[in-house]
Amino acid sequence: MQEAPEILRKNPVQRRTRQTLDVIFEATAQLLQSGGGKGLSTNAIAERSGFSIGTLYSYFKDKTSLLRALALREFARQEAQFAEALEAHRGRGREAIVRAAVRQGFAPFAGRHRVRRYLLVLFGNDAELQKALHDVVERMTEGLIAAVGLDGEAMPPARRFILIRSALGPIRAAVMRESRLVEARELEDELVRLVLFLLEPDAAPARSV
Amino acid sequence: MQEAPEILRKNPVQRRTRQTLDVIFEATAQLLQSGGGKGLSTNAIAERSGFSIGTLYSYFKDKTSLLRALALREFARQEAQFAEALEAHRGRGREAIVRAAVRQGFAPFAGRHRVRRYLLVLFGNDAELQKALHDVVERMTEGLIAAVGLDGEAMPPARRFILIRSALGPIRAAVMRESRLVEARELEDELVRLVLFLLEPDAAPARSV
Amino acid sequence: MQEAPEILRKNPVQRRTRQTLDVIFEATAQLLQSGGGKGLSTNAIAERSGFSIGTLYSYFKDKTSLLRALALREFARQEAQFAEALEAHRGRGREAIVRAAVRQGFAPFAGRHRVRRYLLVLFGNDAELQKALHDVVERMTEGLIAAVGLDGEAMPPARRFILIRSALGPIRAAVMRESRLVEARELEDELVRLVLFLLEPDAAPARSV
Amino acid sequence: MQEAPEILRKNPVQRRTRQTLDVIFEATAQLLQSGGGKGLSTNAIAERSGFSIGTLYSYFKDKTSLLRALALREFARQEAQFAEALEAHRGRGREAIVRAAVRQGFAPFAGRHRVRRYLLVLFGNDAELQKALHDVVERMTEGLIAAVGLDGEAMPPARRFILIRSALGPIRAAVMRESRLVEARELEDELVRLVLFLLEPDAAPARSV
DNA sequence: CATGAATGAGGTTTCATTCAT
DNA sequence: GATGAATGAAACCTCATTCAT
Repeated sequence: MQEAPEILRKNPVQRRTRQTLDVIFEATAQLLQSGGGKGLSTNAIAERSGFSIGTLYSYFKDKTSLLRALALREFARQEAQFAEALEAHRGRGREAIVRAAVRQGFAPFAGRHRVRRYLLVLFGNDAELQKALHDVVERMTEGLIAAVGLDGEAMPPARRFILIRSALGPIRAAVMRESRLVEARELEDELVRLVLFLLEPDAAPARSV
Repeated sequence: MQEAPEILRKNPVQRRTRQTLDVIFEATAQLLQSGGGKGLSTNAIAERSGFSIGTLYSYFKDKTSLLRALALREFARQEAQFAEALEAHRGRGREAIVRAAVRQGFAPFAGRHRVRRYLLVLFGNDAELQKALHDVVERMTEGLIAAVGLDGEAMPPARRFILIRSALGPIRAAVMRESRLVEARELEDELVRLVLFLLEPDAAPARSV
Repeated sequence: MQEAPEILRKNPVQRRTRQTLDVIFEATAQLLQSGGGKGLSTNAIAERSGFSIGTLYSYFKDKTSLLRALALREFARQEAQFAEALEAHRGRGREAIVRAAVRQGFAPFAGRHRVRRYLLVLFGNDAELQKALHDVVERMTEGLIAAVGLDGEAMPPARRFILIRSALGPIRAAVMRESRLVEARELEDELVRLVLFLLEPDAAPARSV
Repeated sequence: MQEAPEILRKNPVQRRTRQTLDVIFEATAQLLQSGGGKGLSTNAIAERSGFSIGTLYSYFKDKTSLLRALALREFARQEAQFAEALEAHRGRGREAIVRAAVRQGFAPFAGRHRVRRYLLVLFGNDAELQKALHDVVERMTEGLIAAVGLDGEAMPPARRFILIRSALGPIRAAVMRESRLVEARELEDELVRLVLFLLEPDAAPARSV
């Protein structure tokens, strides 16, 4: 998924334009990573990127457009890495695949968790971005189900919904640095166990009261 | 958990002061809920609360202090409601207790999710608040473990960590309106099943590679 | 006519507020007079007035509001001066009254013609201000008709419309400094003659083709 | 009157250059007519005209030069149309000629009054343009006097000054939509009567006090 | 020559905070 | 204590102009 054309002022048809965008996005991410939303002014982005403020506004109609484009880009990168991780373990055992997926879930946050956290929340009310995020998670879920050799149609929607999100809860908590007591390795083991459980095809849900 | 005394300019010894704080917090929460961070100025808070901006600054040394105090208050409210839900089901079966806890997890977001989402991000880098949030979740976890009659000490820390967080992932996603396809009831059933699984005392984690 | 309350952020109930407004208006007028629209920035107005930019924005919600208020104020002043001039010549002969009116028409522009020129055109498309200006001219027209002892009802609307406007044409041209060749005194004589002609009650218009 | 050579970067010797200028002027006029000064950027003019911003700057040294050239062009067009109207009624009766002149006075504003109003104000302090405008009106005045068979030399300068300007006042007011009550036809009749009066050769001005 | 990406000074406006009353 | 008018740094964004291609 690339940036939606309507949020850019010029289409990134040329290589140079694409590079310019990369630089701007990188500058924005760096500022978010170091300052966390505070101090993220358009002038600061321009300065950090090495372009003038005018150039920045020739690519994006306003600050929100820039951040939306960055968010979509991060979503796409996450999805690609996830798919890559599954592909790299194609044909292995279910647990190996699940472990790869879980590990990948932790990995991309390593250097950029503040960036994603900021974007995630900034657009919590943005319908279009929420839809995009939802679609990404849906595709990740289907990718995982297919990779372990299950039939996606047979799994109830609620469980599919939970499948990735329940793993994202602890991941998010770890990213938020809620606790340093927990070693990543042990957490990974537990998450693998959890996902394997949720992948069980024959399980019945708890009966509603 | 009460407001930390050092961020207030006067101790809330008097009832009137306490009421004033309540009004200020309520005004802030209303503005966050309706405007979501945009338009949350100290002047707006003062006007909505009915107090002057000067009065507001006699209670809090700056805007951040006010929001920190509000965050701590929301954490405390969340914890109290959770404990209440467990208490109300004391002595019932494990599934009933878990279901009550899960259901409570959905409830508080109903009217205030924008408020909590905003605060969550705003203080994502605030070590003290993160510690407070961690403590709250720890106590909630221990409360749940005790309520179902298990021994908290026997459960490995990683699983304790996951216990609440894995449920919060789907809850958060549902609250964020990522998907309307999933009905709350089916989601609840699945979450109950998930938590019951994680409470199994004899389970062994997946072996690390 | 005072400033419409809805374009001010606070009502000028207090004397101090009224003085502050006077100072701001005066600063704006000075800048218009010396720079003529170019260089009329809100920061420049604030600096010239001696108040901070924030204070300026506590009185007016934006730059346009300030200029609209100034325009209405100038209209009102013009109308008041015109009425005063008529009153001062009450009971004199028709020509004396008309001459006083014409002379007053030239007078107020003496020091401020750039201010009025700028405002006049800036709001050429502003329906509300055009209505206000129209009303002012209507009242001036009726005042003049009454002052010379004629019956306003008996005069056809088109001629009433022309009565003041035909004098405003040369006045405007003089203000615009279209020509220095014309001495004000001779121009005044000609305008008096013109207005006296238009006041003739029994004249028939040229027949339309 | 052509564009003054010194404000153009190249002489419009070639037909293609002339056409390019026409297109640029037309684009500018359209933007003024639809946006009225707001949104009249050089980039917008370039885009609307179909030429690049660089090309635009090869014809005019800056934005002001472009607008000055446009103003001069509009003056010239106005003058030509007026002369044409007089010519078309050559040899008819005085009233017919005056009526044609008055009617022409209304016409050109019909489609372009925003353009002319804007230019009029923008260059209100520009001595050279004011002189040009004055010359245009002077020539129109002399043209009218000659067309009705009078001797221009015999008419006092102040009255000559007033001759066109007094008609322009009501015309301008009507164009500005100050009043919808006045139908153009009745207004025309009154204006014809006014101009005929001012053309009376034997009239004596009101005596100065 | 024509182009249009890039520039950056400068414009409008907001809002956290102070302090005289 | 309470008040709210005043402050001014700093944010977002525009647009006239240049110059490498």
